[in-house]
Amino acid sequence: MTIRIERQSTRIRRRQIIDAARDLITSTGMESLTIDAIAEAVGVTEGAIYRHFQSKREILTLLIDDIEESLMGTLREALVDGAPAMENLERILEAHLSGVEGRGAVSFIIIAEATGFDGIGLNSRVALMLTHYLAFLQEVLEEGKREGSIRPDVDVQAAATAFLGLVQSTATLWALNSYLPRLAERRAEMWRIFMGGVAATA
Amino acid sequence: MTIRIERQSTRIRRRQIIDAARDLITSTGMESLTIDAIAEAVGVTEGAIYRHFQSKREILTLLIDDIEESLMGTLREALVDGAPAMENLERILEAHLSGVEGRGAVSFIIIAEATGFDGIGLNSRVALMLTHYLAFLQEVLEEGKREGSIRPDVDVQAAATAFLGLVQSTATLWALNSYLPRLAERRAEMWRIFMGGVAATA
DNA sequence: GTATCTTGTAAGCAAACGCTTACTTGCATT
DNA sequence: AATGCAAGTAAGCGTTTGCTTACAAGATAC
Repeated sequence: MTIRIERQSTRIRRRQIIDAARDLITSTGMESLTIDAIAEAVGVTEGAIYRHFQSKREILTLLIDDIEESLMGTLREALVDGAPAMENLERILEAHLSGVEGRGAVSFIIIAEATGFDGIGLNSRVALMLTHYLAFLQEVLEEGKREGSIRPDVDVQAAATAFLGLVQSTATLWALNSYLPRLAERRAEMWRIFMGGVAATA
Repeated sequence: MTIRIERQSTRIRRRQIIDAARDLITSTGMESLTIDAIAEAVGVTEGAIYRHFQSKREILTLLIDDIEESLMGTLREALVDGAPAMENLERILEAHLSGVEGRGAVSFIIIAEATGFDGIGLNSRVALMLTHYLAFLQEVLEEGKREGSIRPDVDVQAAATAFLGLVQSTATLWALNSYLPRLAERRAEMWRIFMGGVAATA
């Protein structure tokens, strides 16, 4: 039984490579994200990676695109058309912080790591992604104002930033402690705090 | 006029080196924090760094100690004995997010970067620092409960995490965009949201 | 079947990084 | 003034990293 070399098309490999890069960052951090480590994770040698990507920078760029896509996808999926804005927001928070492994929070770990992306331009790429993310939240918050469920004097930019903070701090603690006890309860309680801060009626 | 070599004592150099490391992380990220870069910032050669530190790891360890010290110092200074807990919390938030350059937020940038510290142990060192930080906040929150200014059913762990999130998300946005417009107003608004979420009376 | 393109490997290169070594020079003590 | 230590430099070491090159082999077309 010889070990077979599994040849794969570029399209499949590119996906495998990006997925491997994301997993490596979340498990061991940016600093250990090397082409060699990616290659090993995919099951090929270093050279093969360069059959499908021009540079490490290109991998990172595509990874950010991928993260933004899945992040905004999560937002869109959590949104129920016609439902009250507050319910939608709560669903978004739940989507980000749910799952035994905190799978939804992965993107935010990478965002934190991405602050240290060396290549010029990648940094601003991450900033752009966060802008898109916050813009989406602000829209939902504005909708809440129109409904009357959110106080009209609430600054949606500040509120969106605070919402992001809920996810970010939880993700950071999760990343540093490997796990968080009572995650679901903590999420519910944090939601209660945020809601109480912006809601029109207690 | 020849260029003079300025010899300095180890105590002064150690401080210069740690300060330089902090500045480099906040300005260009962990990935560009090299011994050579530190040496250049201090104004000496690489070898001189090793006169004062055994390893890069030792520099990072001392840097975390330094950050924790200044972080906890900021907390203690912001705290006014006998003042209402909510006022103290607001002062803490202000201390973290004040200053034209967001000097107080620097520590949180490094915390975010520190998620990627490679050396085993440094990661848990950062986790310990965050534990100390959160414990301090929780104490203030408990004090607020005793005063009656904070609802008794508020989970102080979740509330402390949410508070951390306010600082962290703001610091992240500041780091990625180099600056934040209307920082003071945003801070005031975020405080209003947090306060509204935990306060006993609106 | 053979030509061709694609995907893979093995080996290695240049640069960067952490760190060491051999040696110099400023400064305090006596 | 001589001595000894502390603080500096220049050069280079071993390793790692991103990336390239020369070549082998599976898939596809005709």
